[in-house]
Amino acid sequence: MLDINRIRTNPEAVQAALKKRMLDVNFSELLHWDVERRTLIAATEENKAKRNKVSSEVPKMKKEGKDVSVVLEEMKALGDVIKTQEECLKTLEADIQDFVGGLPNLPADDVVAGGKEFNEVVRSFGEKPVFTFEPKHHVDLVTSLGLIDYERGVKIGGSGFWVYTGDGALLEWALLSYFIEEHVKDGYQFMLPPHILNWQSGYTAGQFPKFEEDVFRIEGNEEGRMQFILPTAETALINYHRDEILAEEDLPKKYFAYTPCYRKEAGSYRAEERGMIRGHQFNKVEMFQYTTPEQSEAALEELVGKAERLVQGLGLHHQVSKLAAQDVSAGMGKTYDIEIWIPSMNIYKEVSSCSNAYDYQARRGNIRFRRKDAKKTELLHTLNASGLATSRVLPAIVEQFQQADGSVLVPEVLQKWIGKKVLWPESKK
RNA sequence: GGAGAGAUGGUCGAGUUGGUUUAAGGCACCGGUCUUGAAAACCGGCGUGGAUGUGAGUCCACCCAGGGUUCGAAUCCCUGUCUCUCCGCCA
Repeated sequence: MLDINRIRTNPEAVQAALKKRMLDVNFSELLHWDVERRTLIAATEENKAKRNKVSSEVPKMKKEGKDVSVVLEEMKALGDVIKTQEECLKTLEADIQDFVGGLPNLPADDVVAGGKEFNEVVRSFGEKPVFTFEPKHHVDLVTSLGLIDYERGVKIGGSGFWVYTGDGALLEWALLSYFIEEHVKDGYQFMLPPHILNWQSGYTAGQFPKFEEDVFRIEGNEEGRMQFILPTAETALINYHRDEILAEEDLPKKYFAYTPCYRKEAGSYRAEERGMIRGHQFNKVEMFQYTTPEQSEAALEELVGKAERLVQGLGLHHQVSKLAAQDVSAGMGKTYDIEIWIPSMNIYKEVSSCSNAYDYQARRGNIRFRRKDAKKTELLHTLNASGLATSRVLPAIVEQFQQADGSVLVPEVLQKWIGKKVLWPESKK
């Protein structure tokens, strides 16, 4: 959520920043509500102060034998006025909340305006593999190698689900183990959160109310009771410290979590996204940091670097893009995507999204920190980065490392978990 | 699933016949005095959010959450959430 004070103090600057997302927002109504709100607060509080004062004198008056009936009448009338004022205030604040809560984060100063066509590749690693034979699509490869069973996945779960089988399950688990090992080495704390979360958690993450339709709901229609299956571990990790005040010396806090991610991905898949590029469930290791405002820029670079090293360790060709404003998701202020080369699609596909939310999520979740010897609390900054999602890494591995004979070379860093250097098709075993 | 108990400012905890406690007191923590230093002792400070003011400050709200009764609610009433204990069922 954006800071209403910032909008009030400098509406033009906020407007200009939102314009980079191709959003034209008019604040005149909001600013009008804001003035009205503060005027009403002053009036209401004045009345309350009067009521408090008079009411506290009632016992004394009674003791002195004075007649209090007139005073009580007056205070009853005043109480009605206060009640009316409070109702108005409630409406106003709900309007303001809806308006401001619906605004996306401001893109950082160094983020360029416009849609994804303005994304900028900032660096790349490796080369596109050159094949001396006709390379196969990963769906054909994982099927012939017996790594993934699509048909039975659909049979038992429905469209958009698959089953990792045998070496496929080992390969998937090896990837996760590799990521986990690296993060632990870097001093990040391993977390295994619940997979079912409540409405408030979705709100703090910035996913609700806007993207409520994209998650799998468990029960209840009222906000208070609704639960959902998490679409990413980020949703759990941002809420871990919700409504807390952390000490400056405890920052940055560095976490990572493994969870499957469940997404409705409503609408039909495009034909080229067949296979594991887009499913209702995929595995992901997510990194997360809580930092002070001055630490967050460096933290973002650290997270991107970590995600890149994971892909590099696998030896996969990829690039890093800095997203243009409109392509940065609503809650975030700056995002780098790590995109991996999928030969069959002739395209780079996102395997990690690394973002700085600045204080946007912290404000929604009321997550603050206190500086040493400071009385005031401040909102902290939050960052998240996939490290990594496997559902596109595995296709990239089998496609980029496929051989003419139909086999696939296992990246060296994964071999200790799989116990094999080469995966052979069923027919050649 | 059944029965019961509870939820108070970092923590423990008083207050629950409504009004000199409109949140006491202990501990922890911070500052100071004392001390060669530390401990102890003593003195002082010590919740969050909001409105307003240059400022010292003033005022308002918050005792799990949301309603209600009342001139006045931590205290009474209703609804919900969560926690704990016991029983049942079960991986």
